[in-house]
Parts: sequence; structure tokens; C-alpha cells
Amino acid sequence: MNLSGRLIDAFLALEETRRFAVAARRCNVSASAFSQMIGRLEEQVGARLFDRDTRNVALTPEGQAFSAGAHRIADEIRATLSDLKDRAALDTGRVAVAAPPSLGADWLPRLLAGFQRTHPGVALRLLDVVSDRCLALVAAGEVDFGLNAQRGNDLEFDSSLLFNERFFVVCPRTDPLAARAALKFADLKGRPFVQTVRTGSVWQQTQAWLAKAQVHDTGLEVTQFGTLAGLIEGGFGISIVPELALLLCRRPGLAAVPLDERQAVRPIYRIRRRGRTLSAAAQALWDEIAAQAPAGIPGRPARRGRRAATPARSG
Amino acid sequence: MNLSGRLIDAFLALEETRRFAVAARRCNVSASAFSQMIGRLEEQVGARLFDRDTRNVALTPEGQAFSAGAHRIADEIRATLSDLKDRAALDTGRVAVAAPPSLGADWLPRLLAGFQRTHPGVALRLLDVVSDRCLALVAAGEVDFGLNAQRGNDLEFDSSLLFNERFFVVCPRTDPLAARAALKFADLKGRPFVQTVRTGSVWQQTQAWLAKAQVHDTGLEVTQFGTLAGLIEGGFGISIVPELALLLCRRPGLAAVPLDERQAVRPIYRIRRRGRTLSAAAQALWDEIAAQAPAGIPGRPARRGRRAATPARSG
DNA sequence: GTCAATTACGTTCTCCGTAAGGATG
DNA sequence: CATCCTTACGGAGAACGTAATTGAC
Repeated sequence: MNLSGRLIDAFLALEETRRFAVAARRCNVSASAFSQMIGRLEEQVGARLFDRDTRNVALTPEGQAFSAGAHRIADEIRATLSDLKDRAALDTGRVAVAAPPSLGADWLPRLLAGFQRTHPGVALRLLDVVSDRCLALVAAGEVDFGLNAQRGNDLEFDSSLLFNERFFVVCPRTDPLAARAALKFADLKGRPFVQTVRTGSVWQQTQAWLAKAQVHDTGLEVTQFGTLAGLIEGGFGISIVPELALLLCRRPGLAAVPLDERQAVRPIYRIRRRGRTLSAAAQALWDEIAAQAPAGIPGRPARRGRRAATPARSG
Repeated sequence: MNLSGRLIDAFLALEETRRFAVAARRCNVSASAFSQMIGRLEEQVGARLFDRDTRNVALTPEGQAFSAGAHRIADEIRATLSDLKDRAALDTGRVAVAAPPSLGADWLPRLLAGFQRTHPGVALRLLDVVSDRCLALVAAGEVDFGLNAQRGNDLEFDSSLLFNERFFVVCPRTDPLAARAALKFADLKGRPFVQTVRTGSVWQQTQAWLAKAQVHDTGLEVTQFGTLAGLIEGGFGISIVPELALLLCRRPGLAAVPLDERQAVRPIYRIRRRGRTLSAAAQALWDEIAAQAPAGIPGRPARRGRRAATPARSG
């Protein structure tokens, strides 16, 4: 019915030592208590397991039969607890994160590489997805948590701001805009524009402002920042790219100019399913991401990305 | 460290029902106690296993990892206890008995057959061995117990008399002795004698008397009663055979005459290793053997064997 | 007499149930 | 406000340790 791991251990100790006193010490109890433990065990399994007098201790036939099972049970318990301990110690485990392509370009891989060095046993998975899909993955539990520019509803998701990302205007370096130190939406008026996909957060965030600035929508709409850069370099138009994605737009013929508008920042949230506990490994990465986040809280502009990651600002 | 089967069961119940209240009922405890049990379990394994609020209960990643182990542990416990219970119920198990060839001829096989019908799950093994070997097998634990004409020393063995067996003189039916109703050792004086093996108890018991009766030792010494009978029928001599072995000497040309000497009885003991508990199955057979033993306690002559088992007494 | 297991018995602590508390829809 | 999980608290019983007892050598 109810046999405890403690009694199993007692059995195994006595089986091995064949001495009550020695086995008792090994189990950190008094000889008396140990004797009682064996008695309880025998009562619970309903059979005498040891033949014993003051001199000899030996297994009964039932004891031998129980021995095999006891070893298996003890091994299973050991393995199970050890697995859990490994997970807690981050010696093993699996973490899946969903993040937008901009973060997946450089910053997040770099962070994950560091995490991987610290916790070699943890299997990491990174899904670079657009905003809507990110929330769906988190909701479905297919990723442990997500990084996203949209928070989702508060009933289902638990989100906290990581940092704010600035936007950059990317244009051919021959473009007059490339010479400017900073740009306003108004500066883009009438310019042909290449869009990122509508399901992505960049489009969703900038759409209203761009419409107000009366840019000229070329109708071109791509998913990859690399493609976007190619189109811009090809002269199809200009575009707006979040800071951390600039690396993907780094081309000899392109320039990036920061967009200096108060509200034109792109928040990045850590998003998890509300009420769900993260695995130890996921929690560690969750914490690490917060620690490694670029400076930038609501109100303050996002810190500039690493210099090597940004295209030349001007000719 | 110490996790009990009870907590494993609680975990499995909650995993399945996803309701504290329902799982608590299944475990026959109050909802409060069940909540505490889950809390203790989580404390012992060192990880939160369930995410829960008043409406929903779901496994955490660690809980899912623990689930697999919990199922295996529960299965092992179940299997082990079930096996032990089967043994106690004699639904399974193994019993090995050592017995002298005379008992193995008819009486013991008949008894074992009956026992087998009552306990079909028990695997029976019968070793027909001579006296010395029987004690060695019991001492080594290779048989659960033995039936033997020698008790062995009391320090190592625990023996109790089962019954006393009479001796019969077996001779050709044409022999003058075959006409007698009973014989004394003196009647055998000068007769050529065929011996059973010296390690057997028959030889050991009868040797002194036969020497005193001045029988003529032919030097022939066999292990099988059937061979003995063949030699007697072939005219090599006569011999002495315990009652229960007469079946093996049943030949048209042979006769058996009881040996009427007070001390010429052959005790049969049940012998077990001192201080050793018998398995449930072995204990049952041990008891059954006592119950089915032929009448015959010290002082009373052994009951006659079944008529069909005895050779014709006279021509 | 010595050593080892067991029993006796008082103490401590675990575990459960009743009842109150708190969160959720 | 109804439901369900959790916390508070007190009692019952389990489990342990000290010490006395039994048994083997």
C-alpha cells in the first residue's frame, strides 16, 4: 500500500550489510528505530523478509523476491529525482523561445550563445516569427515564452517591457536623406516605400504614422529584412527598420538614419502564459534576458546597437 | 530523499483528474490533506509540479518530467507487491524438496500431484537423492527442505519425525524365505546379499545388523532399486528394502517379507535449515506432507504400503 | 560476559481533519 | 455568491531515541 523510499533504503542497507547496527548507522537512525523500520516494512509487504537472530541476518525466499523489486524501485526513484535535480541545476532541460526576426539577427543569438556556455546541458530552440504567431506559440505552450513587440491580452499573457527599440530609416547612401543626422516622419513625405509583412509588428506600428506622412506605398511587401535591403538598394524605395535589425540591412550602398520621433519606438516585451510556471531552464533564460537587455525603459530612447552591427550612417 | 508511495499515488490521481477535490476523494483523504500532500511532494522533489489556481490544474514542465518517473515507480511498486502477494497466496512460487528414492517411488509423487492440483501456480521440484546429499542440499539452501532417514546435526538442521518405515526382505519367490510371514535378522545368516549404495541411509542403517547376522556380502552395490530387484531376480542374492520402495521391486519372480525386528525401522524426518523461514509455498507443502504422512510414530510400526504397491508376499 | 537484535516507553513530529481564508468566475 | 484550493490549528498516531531485555556465542 504505502511503502516509503526510506523503508526501501533500509531494506537495501540491511540486505547489503547483513547487520542491523551497521545498516542503522548508514540510514542515520538508531538500531532500535531501524529494527522497527524493518518490522514495519515486513508488515506492509505482508511477508517476513529477513531471517534473523542476534548473530545472523539472511533473506527469506520472499525477501529475495522483494529484493529484485526493491532495487528496481530504488533505481527508479533515484533516476527520477536525479533528473529533476538536473533540471533544477540546469544540467538538462529544454527551452524554446519565440522572438521577432530583428532580435534573432544578432542580439538574441549572442545572448543564447552565452547562456549555452553557462548551461551546456540545456537544449535551446529559437523560433523567429512574426508578432501574431509569437503570441499563438506562447498561448499554445509550444514555446516557454516569447519576446514580442505586442503584449497580447492580459488575461492570457503575462508581459513585461524589456526595452524600447528605436526605428531607423534605411535608404540608399546616395539619397539626400542619408546625409541627415536624424529624421522626422514629415521628412519622408511622398517617398516610395517598401513594407515589411502586415502580420509583423513593424508594419502594424508604423502604418498609421506613415499614412499620416503620406508616403508612397510601392505595394512591395517582404518578410525578410535581407530582401527588404535588396529592394532598397535596387532603388525601389526606402523603409523603416528597427534598430536591432540593422545588421541585416548592412549593405555598401545603404545608409541608416535614426527616426527621431517620441512615439516612434518599438517596445519589446517578455511574454509568458499567465499562471504557468516556467521550467528551471526557461526561468534562467528568462532572467538572463532581462539582465542582458539593452538599456531603454519607457521614456528613455533605446540604447544604440553595437557599432559593428549598424550600417554606415552616411557616405 | 524519502518519498512515499502514497504521495506518488496522490500525484497520479491529480494528474489524471486535474481536480484536487476529486483526486482527494480517490485517495480517501480530505481536500485539505490532499493539498498538503501535493505540497509535501513538491517540497520533497524540490520543484513545483502543478500550476494551479481555483479553476485550473496543469502540470508544470518539471511536473511532466516527474510524471514519467512517477508512473514507472508506481508500476514497480505495484508489480513487486503483487508478486509478493501471489507468493503468499501460493499463486506462484517454487518449492524444491529432496527425498530418498523410496519416497520418490510412489508416495511423494502422489502427494505432490495432489498439492499441484490445489496450488497450480507453484512450481514443484523433487530431487531424489541419497541421505548425505539430501542434508547437503538443505544446508546449501538448494532445496527448501528435505525428507530423510538421517536428521543431521541439530545446530544446522531442524528435523521432526514424519513416520517410521518398515523394512522388507526381498528375495526370489522360489526362495524358502518367501514362504515365511515375517523374518528376523538371524534368518538371513550366510545368505548372499546385494547392497544399496553406502552413502544411502538404508545401507547405513542395516549394515551393523547384517554384519551381526553374518550375511554374505556379494560386493554388488547399486543405486537404483530397480537394478537391485533385477539382481535379486537374477539370483545374485537377497536384499532389504524399505516399505515404500517395494513398488520398485515388484517383479513376478520376487517376494517381499516384512522384517520383524523392533529396531529395524527406518525413520523419515522432515528436515529444514534451522532458523530459516520457509516460503509460503514451501510451508504449505511442509504442512501437507505432515498431514499426509503414513501413520507411524516412534514405537508404532509403520502402516503397510498400498496393496497394489507391494509385490506378492509369497508364491 | 559480551555483542547484537528486540522490546518498553516517553518524546517529538508528521499527518490528517475541521474550520476559516482567499481567489476566481 | 458559489466553487475550489489553501492556510490555520488542534488532535491522533507514527516514528524515533534511550534504556532495559532477550538471545546467541
